Amino acid sequence: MQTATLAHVARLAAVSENTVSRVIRNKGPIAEETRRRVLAAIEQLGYLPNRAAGALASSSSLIIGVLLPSLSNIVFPEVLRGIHAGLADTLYQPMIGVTDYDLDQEQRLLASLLAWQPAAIITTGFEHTQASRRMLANARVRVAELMDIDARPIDVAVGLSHRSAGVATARHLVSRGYRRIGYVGHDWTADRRAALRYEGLCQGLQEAGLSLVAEQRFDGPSSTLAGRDTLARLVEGDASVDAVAFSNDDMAVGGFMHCLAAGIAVPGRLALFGFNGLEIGQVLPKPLATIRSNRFLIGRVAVEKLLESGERSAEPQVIDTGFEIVAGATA
Amino acid sequence: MQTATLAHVARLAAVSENTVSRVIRNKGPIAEETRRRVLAAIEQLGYLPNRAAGALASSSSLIIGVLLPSLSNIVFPEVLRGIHAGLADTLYQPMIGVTDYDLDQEQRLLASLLAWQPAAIITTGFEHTQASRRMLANARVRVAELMDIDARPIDVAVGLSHRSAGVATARHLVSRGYRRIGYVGHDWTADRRAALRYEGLCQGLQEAGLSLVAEQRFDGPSSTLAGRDTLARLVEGDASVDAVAFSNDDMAVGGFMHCLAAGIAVPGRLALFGFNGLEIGQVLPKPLATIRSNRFLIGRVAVEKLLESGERSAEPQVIDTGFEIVAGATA
DNA sequence: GCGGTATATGTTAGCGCTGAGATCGGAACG
DNA sequence: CGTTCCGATCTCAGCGCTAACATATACCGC
Repeated sequence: MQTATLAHVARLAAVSENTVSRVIRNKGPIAEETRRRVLAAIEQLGYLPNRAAGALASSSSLIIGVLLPSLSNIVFPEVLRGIHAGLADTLYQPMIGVTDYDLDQEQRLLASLLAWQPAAIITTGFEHTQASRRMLANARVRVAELMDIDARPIDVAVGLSHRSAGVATARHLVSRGYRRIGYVGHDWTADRRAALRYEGLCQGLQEAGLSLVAEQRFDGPSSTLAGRDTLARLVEGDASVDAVAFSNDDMAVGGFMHCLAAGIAVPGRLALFGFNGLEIGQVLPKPLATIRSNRFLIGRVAVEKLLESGERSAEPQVIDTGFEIVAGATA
Repeated sequence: MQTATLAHVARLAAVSENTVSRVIRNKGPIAEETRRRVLAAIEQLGYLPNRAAGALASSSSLIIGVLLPSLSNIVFPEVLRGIHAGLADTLYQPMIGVTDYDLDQEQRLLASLLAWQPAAIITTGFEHTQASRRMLANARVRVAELMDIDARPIDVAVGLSHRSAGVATARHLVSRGYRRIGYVGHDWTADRRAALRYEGLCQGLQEAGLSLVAEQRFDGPSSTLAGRDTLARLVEGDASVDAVAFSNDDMAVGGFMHCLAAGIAVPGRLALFGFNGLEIGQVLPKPLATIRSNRFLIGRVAVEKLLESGERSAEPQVIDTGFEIVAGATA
């Protein structure tokens, strides 16, 4: 019953409230016999601890604040899935906010998450407003910054080097004999990681004495539709390209669809390369060549790391969850 | 600073704590001049209300508990997106739990959400344990049951009739001249809505004096991969089928991929029909024939309805967000 | 048998906020 | 001019829990 409180349980078990509290939180020494009595009383009353009271009294809650840029991009639900997996079997609950890639929105959401005195905050990337940084510094919560490891984190970073992934893409395509490489991307003013991969790609090509021979960008978020249309624009403009690196798998799958519809042989006439390693890419008639980022793992590892200790360590930590080239059959 | 409290603000603004509280919550009459002074003090101190204290004192919080069966199926992140959209510009925060289609897990998560005294609970479907129902009845929260409207809800149901969607599928295929219709599905012991669509499909065929001529089910959750392989099994067993209704778009897109790879003409030799209206289906070389369910809308409407009033109405309410046939080019 | 050390429990004072009711000036009214 | 009423504010007692400290009992070695 909603209305049973610690006091009720204490009375029924004939102990003090504090003892009940200690049984519940497994804190301090409790006689086996007492514990049994208390647990029985809890059971009998259907007692549910009031977390708000607990949070107030201890000035810390079992909430993990999660700030995601978007839920439309399948990547973030997968990270969230990892977070949930890491939180399973704990008493922590995630409270999530969606920033729409807007740093001011992130700041507002951060403020309202911190109002719950969460145990930790999980956010994305390294870009935050000055005020956000200050809030995170003042609040004594653990902070994880996910996806990216190409900068110095506040507390913990978990992710992969997108720059390296870009370099790896270039090297892979070059090693496969492609020389006239193009790029099809989306608007990355909000998506810094896509920009990092692009930089890595260019760098990798440069190492081989090459550079992009064509590029085409869609002015909006990534999607299969955008990928299809943007590749169409690219090949229309420059037919001499022999391979295309896409900003991610969504775009690449769209590109593949264009090739199918337009009768462009893949990879004979045009090779395609994505990023993320989404399931959909692997179900195409020819599995997409891509790089697998481990989104689920990123979420889970972040949670595990954060729960490991309530205190930040002296030095920021970086955890590289790595990536793997998926050779596929499109490049 | 983290540490500013109502008392600090009150002192600075030279009013009582309660007045500050009323300014913040926009409750009760406040002189313009006082309000200005209080807001200035809040600003100056960077005051953030402690939600835990507020929740404790008012025994109700600005939390909306959200229970989703899964995050792997893109449908639920989209509902969540709708929920977020509905919550934007309010002070409410969603706290989410993932049940993995397990009613006992749902019950556990429900208990831990209710421990926060949420303003409302959003959950999926009509199946809950006895204990879950009791908790929801005792807690005086609003409750929304999403996705489905084919049963009587506890408080509010928002979704579409999956049975009708199944019937509509049958009628559409029949009206297109298909007579030898097969079914490719996934394991629906957990996914009652897929089962309802199936029932509707059979019912619709029966109305036309037909019945399924073949069916094949994958023993696991839906996925493109499962759809591809399961369609392969179906056509292998019975080559006379002229149209296949899939349990959803993921499965149908997989089926399309099989047809591409195996050189089966779509829809000439085999028509395909999905359910959900996912973007990926519309980017195929031939847009998938399917039914658009309005997931985003379901989430948003549910939130709007719940926030409309803090009290349940006497009679349970059902909100039909409808569905539309997407003719596509595969059937 | 005494201090010392554990183990097990009780007592007390809040945590920061809100709700109910009390208070208090001034406008409206007969 | 006294009464009523209303807008604007204050006072005060908790909400249900936890932290810190106090207490009590048992056991130990010397």
